[in-house]
Amino acid sequence: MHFGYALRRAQIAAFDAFASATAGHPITPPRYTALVILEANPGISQSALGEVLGTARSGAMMLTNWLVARGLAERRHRPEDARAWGLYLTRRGKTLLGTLKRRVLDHDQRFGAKLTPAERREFLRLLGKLAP
Amino acid sequence: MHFGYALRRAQIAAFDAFASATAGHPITPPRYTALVILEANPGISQSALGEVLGTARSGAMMLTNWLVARGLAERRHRPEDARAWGLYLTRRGKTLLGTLKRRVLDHDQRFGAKLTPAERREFLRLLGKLAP
DNA sequence: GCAAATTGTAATGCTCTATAACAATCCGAT
DNA sequence: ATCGGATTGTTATAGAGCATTACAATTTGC
Repeated sequence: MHFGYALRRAQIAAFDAFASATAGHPITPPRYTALVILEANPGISQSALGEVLGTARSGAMMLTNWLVARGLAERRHRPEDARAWGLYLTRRGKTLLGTLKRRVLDHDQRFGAKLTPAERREFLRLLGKLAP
Repeated sequence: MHFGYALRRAQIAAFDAFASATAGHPITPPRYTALVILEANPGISQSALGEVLGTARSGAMMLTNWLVARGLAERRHRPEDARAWGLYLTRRGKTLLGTLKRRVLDHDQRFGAKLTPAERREFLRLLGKLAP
C-alpha cells in the first residue's frame, strides 16, 4: 500500500467533511484559510497573504477581490506604506468565520472520531513527522 | 490542530515525492492511476475508467486520448458491445508503467522512511480507519 | 538623488473539469 | 419483433483556478 494513495483517500474523506461543514456557503479551503489568516494577522498585505497560501500575488488579489466583493474583508490604506493595502476582516467576515469555524471544527472532530483519543494523538504525531 | 489541515500538509509532501518520482515524464497522478487501472483491468471501458477515477465520461475520454496519442494505451472494438471500446495498455505503456511503478514505490518508501517500521504499520492502519 | 526592489493591478493564456447535447447501440417490457 | 429508455462515446462549450508577464506607483538602499 502506498502512502501517497492512502493519504489521498483520507484527504478526500476529510474534504468531504469540510464540504459538509461549509454547505450553503461558497467557501473553498483556500478561502477559509484566507479568512483564518486575516483574523490572526489583521492588516496583512496581499503579497504576504499569497505567500502564506503558497500562491502568486495575482491569486491573492483574486482571492481578496472575492472576499471584499462579499463584504467579508476590506482594504485599508496603510500610512507607513502607500504601496500595500492592509487587509482586515469586516464584522460580517468575523461573524461568518466564527460560524464556519465552529462547524468545521465540529465536522473535523466527527471525522476524527473514527479513532480513539489515543489513536488521534498518535496519528497527529505521525503526520507531524511526515510533514514537518 | 485540524485533521483536514494536517492531512493536507502531509499529502502535499507525498505529492512532492510523486513529482520527483515522475520527473522527466509528463505523468500526473490521474494519468498514473489510469495506467495502473488499465494494467489491472484490461479491456475496461472508458465510462468504467471514469467512474473509478471519480471523473465524468468526457474527462475519461480526454485522459484516454492523451494515453493513446502517446502510444501508452489503445482502443479495441469489443464484439459483445459495439458502443464501448475496450482499453488496453500497449507494450510501451506496460514498459513505462513498470519503470514508473518502481520509481514511485521507491520514493514512496523514502517518504515513509521518516517513520519507523512499527510507526508505518500503525499509520497505515489509522489511515484505513479514517478512509475505509 | 537615482537605480533597484516591492506592491498591487490588469491582461492573457493554460490546464483541468463539468455540463449539455447528440448519434449509435444495447436492453427490456410488452 | 418492436419501441422507449438507458448506456457509451464524442464534441462543443463554459468556467474555475492558477501562473506568467508587463506595467505604474511607491519604497528602499547606496
